[in-house]
Amino acid sequence: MVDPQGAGCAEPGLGVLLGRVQGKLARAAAQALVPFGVDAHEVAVLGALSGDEALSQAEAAGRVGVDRSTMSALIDGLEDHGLVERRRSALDRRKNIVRLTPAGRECLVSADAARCAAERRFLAPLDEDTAAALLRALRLLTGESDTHG
Amino acid sequence: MVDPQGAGCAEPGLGVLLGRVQGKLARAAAQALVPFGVDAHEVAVLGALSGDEALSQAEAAGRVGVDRSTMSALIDGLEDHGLVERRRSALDRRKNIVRLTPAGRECLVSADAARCAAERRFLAPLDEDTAAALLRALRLLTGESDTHG
DNA sequence: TATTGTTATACTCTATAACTATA
DNA sequence: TATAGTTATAGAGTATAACAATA
Repeated sequence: MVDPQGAGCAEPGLGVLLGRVQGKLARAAAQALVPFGVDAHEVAVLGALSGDEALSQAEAAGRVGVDRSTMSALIDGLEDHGLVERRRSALDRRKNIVRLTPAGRECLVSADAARCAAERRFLAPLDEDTAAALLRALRLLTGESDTHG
Repeated sequence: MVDPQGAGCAEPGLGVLLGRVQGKLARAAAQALVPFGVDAHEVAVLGALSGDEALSQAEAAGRVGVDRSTMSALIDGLEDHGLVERRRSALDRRKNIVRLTPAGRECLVSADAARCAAERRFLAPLDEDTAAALLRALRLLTGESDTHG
């Protein structure tokens, strides 16, 4: 809309573009998760807890990238729904080790499958090469390049 | 982290990836705009007002995608900084026509150049083809394909 | 003293609602 | 009645601060 010296920048701005795309995907993902009674944040927590390593709340907060007070509230909700269990660490009694319950693991698997399906539908307008380039670009831009999933 | 039936989805999730990239760019853009005393929302408003068509606050709100009450506050700030002027429409005295001042236009040009520069720096890790594919993908995913900037 | 988890509080962002004035 | 703008209020989401327990 301005492009003063023909700098050749994205129009609309890259930020606007990214915001729109992210918002659209977030809405699609939220929709896809409704049947499982969890939101994307909660799925992220379940995912962080799904590894072999037992995590405390603080460690989970670090993985997910939220404050430990936020994690407290998230765990409250997940525990209320029977998806995780708190257990006092015997080694360091300040820590709560948080574990997935069987229901939590089931929920994670189902919700993750739904997320995958939603992502695939979302990417459907792109041909295979463009979709691959998008993922490659996003990984490069976050500083990740070889997690390859 | 889960990938139950080998669905081959992005890991970390596409939503997480998009969120990280958008956040990183937003921080870079915010940084780049500091010297001009405006934020990305305000630049978006200035941009919406920069066309030949005179816009009311409600029309500007529609273009930018915010509520008219939010636009009121945004215009307040821009007017305080002398970047826009409110003028009662003679044709419909309910409407405020909002115009860029010369300072507002200068600010827009400078801020937009800074945004462009920030975007170019941000995209620097990508080779030319990947950057082009990223923009193409984002436009396709928002439903825009031929705005071409 | 430092860390963990919890709780209460504050803050940011934005939309909704209520109001005035215009149409 | 309906719309534009303003203002006050509310809500979501999240971080900060204060606290008790533990190290």
